[in-house]
Amino acid sequence: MKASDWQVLQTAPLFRAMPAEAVRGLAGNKSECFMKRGTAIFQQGMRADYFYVILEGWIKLFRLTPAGGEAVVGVFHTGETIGEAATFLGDPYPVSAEAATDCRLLMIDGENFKQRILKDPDFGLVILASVSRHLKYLVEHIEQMKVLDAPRRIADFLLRMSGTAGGPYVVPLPYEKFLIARRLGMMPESFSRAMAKLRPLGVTMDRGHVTIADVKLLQRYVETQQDEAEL
Amino acid sequence: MKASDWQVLQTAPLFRAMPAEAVRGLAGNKSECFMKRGTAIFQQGMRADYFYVILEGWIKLFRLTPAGGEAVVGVFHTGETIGEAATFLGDPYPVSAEAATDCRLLMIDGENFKQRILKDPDFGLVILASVSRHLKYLVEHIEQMKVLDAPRRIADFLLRMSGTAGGPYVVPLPYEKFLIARRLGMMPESFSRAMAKLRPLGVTMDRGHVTIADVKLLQRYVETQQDEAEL
DNA sequence: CGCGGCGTTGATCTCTGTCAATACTTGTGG
DNA sequence: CCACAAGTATTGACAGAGATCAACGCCGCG
Repeated sequence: MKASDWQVLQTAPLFRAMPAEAVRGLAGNKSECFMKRGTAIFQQGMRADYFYVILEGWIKLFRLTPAGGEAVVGVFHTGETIGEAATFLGDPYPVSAEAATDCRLLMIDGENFKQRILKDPDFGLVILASVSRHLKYLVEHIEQMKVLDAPRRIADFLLRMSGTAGGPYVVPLPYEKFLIARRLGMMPESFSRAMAKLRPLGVTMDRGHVTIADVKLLQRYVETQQDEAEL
Repeated sequence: MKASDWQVLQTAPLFRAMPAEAVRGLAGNKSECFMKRGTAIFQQGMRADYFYVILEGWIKLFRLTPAGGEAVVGVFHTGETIGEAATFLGDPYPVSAEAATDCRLLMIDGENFKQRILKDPDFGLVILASVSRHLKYLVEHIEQMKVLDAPRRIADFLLRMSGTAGGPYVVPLPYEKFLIARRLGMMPESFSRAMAKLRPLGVTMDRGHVTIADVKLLQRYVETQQDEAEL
């Protein structure tokens, strides 16, 4: 595990609220794994023995439709966790997961994790707090999304991935634009159009990544056209 | 506490995934309280010693803006919990809460609650599972919302509040339409128009409540106009 | 009686989803 | 190596939903 991975864990939505020692504590029953693009991680209906933290790359969650197609349910990336709800609940995975890009995952044994909580209730409390905050964060984030139009939503999304750097930046993305569009809650056509509007702002794109010429410029763009409520 | 209150707790988003005994276990350090419309429940910045389960009525969460106005952040009702994230985290409340209608709350002592988890880690695990499920539920629900248009969103919302009864039903609402609109993620004007469209379906409204003439009819309405995905 | 909030209704505009046509990419087979 | 086919991305035209702006009615209050 790379040093920067601790950084990822520390800022992951699920663990953000945890003190650093507690995050280190996760190390007990984990194992890192690498997956090539297209690899199945788990399948709908399987017993949820593990959950995963994405250290790097993109994962897509999907359900197989009766007709044999696949309906993408969610698209996740670095720092996010998948399968933890099923693991905690003891339910089978309700969806299937597959690597949308080459990726690196932290695989966490659910049973060990539970044991850890039972033996060390303080740890459980910390996790609970963290999940609670994650929930709050999610709700806020989702409400926010409704306020921003498509290009700003993309810009905001890219900025979140770029951290808070100042200059130029390169953001890795899944190859299929369809997946990014899905993640951002819009149709691929809208995504395409919105990207076109961002091009004059120094945002360019090819297969697997987007490059932002000037992060600050984009930030200013996202902030414009806010309505000043209150008075 | 009324018998039906146990029912409320049992079906509350936060506790839905808990076995009945565990829910009963909550009773230890709770106290019921009544609040008149307009009463402040807690204020932004206060130490979060308690969190609350709404047994009946409506609560609005808001932030005071620099200019002195109030920005409504959320609107919650029966079965929902407020303040639990702050309580678990040991942070101060990030928003203020006020009764939007007369209401009845279950006030839960955060410190006791934590102690309970520390003494009985299984309980903690159950709560954790429950929160996780709530989170998953939220995400699904939110995605669903995007699919429904305004009148159907309202209808769906009313139906959820009415339980699964069959005949006519009366749903209590906050007086200010603004708050309901906010809860449903639309502008008051849109809410008004959408309600107009529901009137022919037997939905009428005056100050504090909506009455549904025929629940089943409304259900059918919500289900119409779904696109058949997959193929 | 007149003022101010709030809710409704109407007109218009913007955004995004949908449908359709066109380009691009990738992989296959000649 | 090229031609062609299939899947994917882009671009255009159009329509529908909801936001916004504005006007009006309703009601309570000074």
